[in-house]
Amino acid sequence: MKSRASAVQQEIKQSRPFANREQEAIVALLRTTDVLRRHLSSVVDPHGITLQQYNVLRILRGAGGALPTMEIGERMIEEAPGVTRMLDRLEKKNLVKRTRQSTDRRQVQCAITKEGLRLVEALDAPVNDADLAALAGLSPEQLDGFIRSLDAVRAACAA
Amino acid sequence: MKSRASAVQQEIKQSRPFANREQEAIVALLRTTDVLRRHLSSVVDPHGITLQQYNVLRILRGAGGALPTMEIGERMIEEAPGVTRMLDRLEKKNLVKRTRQSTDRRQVQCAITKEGLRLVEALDAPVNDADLAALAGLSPEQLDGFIRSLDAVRAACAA
DNA sequence: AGTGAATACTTGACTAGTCAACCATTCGGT
DNA sequence: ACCGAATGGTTGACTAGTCAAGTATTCACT
Repeated sequence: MKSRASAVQQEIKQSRPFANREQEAIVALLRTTDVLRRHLSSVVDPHGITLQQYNVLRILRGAGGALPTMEIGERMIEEAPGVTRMLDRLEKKNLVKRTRQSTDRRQVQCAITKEGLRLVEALDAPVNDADLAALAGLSPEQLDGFIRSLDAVRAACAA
Repeated sequence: MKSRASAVQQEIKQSRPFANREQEAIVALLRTTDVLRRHLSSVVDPHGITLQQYNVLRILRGAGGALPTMEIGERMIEEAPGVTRMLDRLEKKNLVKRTRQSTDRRQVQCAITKEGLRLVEALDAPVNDADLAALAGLSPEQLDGFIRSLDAVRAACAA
């Protein structure tokens, strides 16, 4: 066991082993998310939408109503400029509608359209299937531990 | 416990709870990597280099010698065009040197320069510190389980 | 009421990643 | 030796994310 190269190390074909277990975990985390993103994209892309666009639409649906641009940015952990341009693209596809609010004319209220809603709903099942498939290798206990670990990493990075 | 909203759910302020534990794990994974990437970028960026550029330099150092463009792409899990342009930028900064090989004139051999090597070495300690900090909240056993889980997810997505 | 700071975006310029199309070189089979 | 296919890369066009700078509106305070 000790002598066998780890899964990640084989994948990156690095000659020297990892200096420590933490470094290995970081590389594994970055690579895994890369692979997962591709996995999910392959489900969403055929519907004429990108994974990020799907993500925004799901946020808007989950919000239950309109959200200002910056609020969307906070939920996506993304700066405002990126959100503005995402919304530009979504509006061009008629999946989102933007209106300036009269109470505070600085804000732009963003809402998902019926067409957008229909699209997200059509993707619910296939995306959930893909989620399940990605985690099929983990037992319920492993899954719990996994989520806890991720929470801990997020907390540590934020600190 | 059952009644309290999960960490991720609070963060995204979604009104409805996750349909299942797997969905929660997927969102947690995507968000965690996002946060981690920012965390690491903040260490690397001040040295005038991006996280991806650092990644390429580390691959080249780890290889011990020159690598053809496509080989770099495989280790980064990235398509060739992106790699070509990355190398363009790195070459402009004199951190990488490219030469066409005489044995197979289609290939472009890429090697890290002395300047590049010096830069990566200067980043070794701070990056390792950041890695350790990000995972400081996990016990050694948790860390092992975490890596195993990531390996399993990667395997499932590849399948 | 009036000015200066804060808020909510928007725009420009750049890094990065993807797909499709393209060129050059090499390989395989006859 | 030669022609078609495969390999290795580059270029163009697009999505996406970041920072810096700009605009419009609102707030806070005298």
